[in-house]
Amino acid sequence: MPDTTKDRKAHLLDTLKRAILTQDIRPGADLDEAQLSEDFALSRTPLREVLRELAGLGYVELRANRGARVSEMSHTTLRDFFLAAPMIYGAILRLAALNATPTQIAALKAAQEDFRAALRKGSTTNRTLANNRFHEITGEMAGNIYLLPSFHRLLIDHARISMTFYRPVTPAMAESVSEASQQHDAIIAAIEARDEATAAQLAEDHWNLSRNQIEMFVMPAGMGQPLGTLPRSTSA
Amino acid sequence: MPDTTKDRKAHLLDTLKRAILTQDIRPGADLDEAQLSEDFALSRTPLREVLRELAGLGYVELRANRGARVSEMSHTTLRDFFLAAPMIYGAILRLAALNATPTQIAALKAAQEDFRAALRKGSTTNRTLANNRFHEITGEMAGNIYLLPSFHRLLIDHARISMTFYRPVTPAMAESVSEASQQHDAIIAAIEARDEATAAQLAEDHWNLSRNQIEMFVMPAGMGQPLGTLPRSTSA
DNA sequence: GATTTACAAATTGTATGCAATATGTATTTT
DNA sequence: AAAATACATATTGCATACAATTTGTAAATC
Repeated sequence: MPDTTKDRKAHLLDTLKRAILTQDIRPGADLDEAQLSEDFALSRTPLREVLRELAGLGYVELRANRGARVSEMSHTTLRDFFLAAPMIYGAILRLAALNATPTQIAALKAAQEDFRAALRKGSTTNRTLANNRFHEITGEMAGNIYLLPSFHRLLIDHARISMTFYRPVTPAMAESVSEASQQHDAIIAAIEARDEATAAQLAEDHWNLSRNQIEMFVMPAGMGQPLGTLPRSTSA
Repeated sequence: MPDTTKDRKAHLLDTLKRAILTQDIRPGADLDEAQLSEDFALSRTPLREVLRELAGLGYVELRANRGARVSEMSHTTLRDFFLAAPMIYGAILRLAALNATPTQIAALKAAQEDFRAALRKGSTTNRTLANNRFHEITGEMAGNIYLLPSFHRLLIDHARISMTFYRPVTPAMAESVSEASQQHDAIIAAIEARDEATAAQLAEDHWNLSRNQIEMFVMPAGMGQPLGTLPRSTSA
């Protein structure tokens, strides 16, 4: 197996993408040029080109004279995310239903198989990456160059958020994940039937489910501890 | 006035953006590293970084071992464009109406003044760039990081298409351009009134107008020559 | 003792020489 | 003469040395 600089560059790109999607490298983390340069046996010139490419795709942010850092996830991110996602994804699935080729449909089915396998016996990382791949393929099916840039940015943060909610800690959440898988099956069926209306509806359902999953995390039920039983720092 | 490499880089970036938006550099044109490097007094390293940044923004495409070229406009581009534009722009204007700050509204009014001035006495290039600026500001107002990538790509091709239809050759087209300006005024009013529904409706109207303008170019009325008067290559 | 200033170390940015790849031209072969 | 091959030229990609900027630390000043 040849190991050209081209290969090492591709490997670096792929590795960083995965690490960012899976939160192995956290949002806001600094990327050290010298370190990466050594780890991947690349000089700084091609390394920096990879970082610029990742910046263009939305994985990292470049600050002048201050290096690259992984794109942040601020407190406004989730709101912006769920405002944009249903619309973009609705359009993507609608177009996917119209334009999908048999080859792409086969690829989507294969991706869904991988996703199911990951749900059965995979890690949270496996689940997230398999889910990401499934959605990527729907983007390829849609094939609209104007929608893809935003769609890909959504998928990046979708994956990063997923790293939280594909690690179910309550029965209700496990149920949600299973339901997501069933929705994927319905999406495949709608695309295969060229049923754009159903595909668009499923997109909305899918994101509503995601939003509910996140709500279970962000707004848990509380500890059920009556306030009166807690010690007070100041006397009543 | 200082002339650091940083300034020259910024100048190069800005110049290339403008040249591409105005079609001074045509879609598909090759960019010569050596030439640009000389013209802008930059070594090839920072030059290539600028090209990669432009690639991330959608202005150019990079091909391995074969240099950069300006993004193509294929025959499927217009269709993809008008499928995506009303939706994205509707969402942008809706969010702009919700989130615009007084400073941004003032900037939008100033941009509209520039646009009107360009319509009165500016070149096609002036009109295109002024219109582009107007729309850019609405994107800033919306401020949704997931919508902006697609929005910016739409604006690039909107400008490039505009270079055709802001050069009116018939009274009907001149009328269209004037109507576009009036729609800009209505958009400002809707944003200022925080009227998201009207803003979204105006976005749709605005793109319908654009589509009509383009139809006038792509499907002209013909030369009015009756077929029967033309010579035939084969006898009847 | 807190703030400012000067300096040192580390990191990022640029230039240039060299290597690898692609392209065009001339020569050879059939 | 047409096709194939070998070679020369041009262009792109990478590595490394050097310059510029930022950041951390210590001394100096108030």
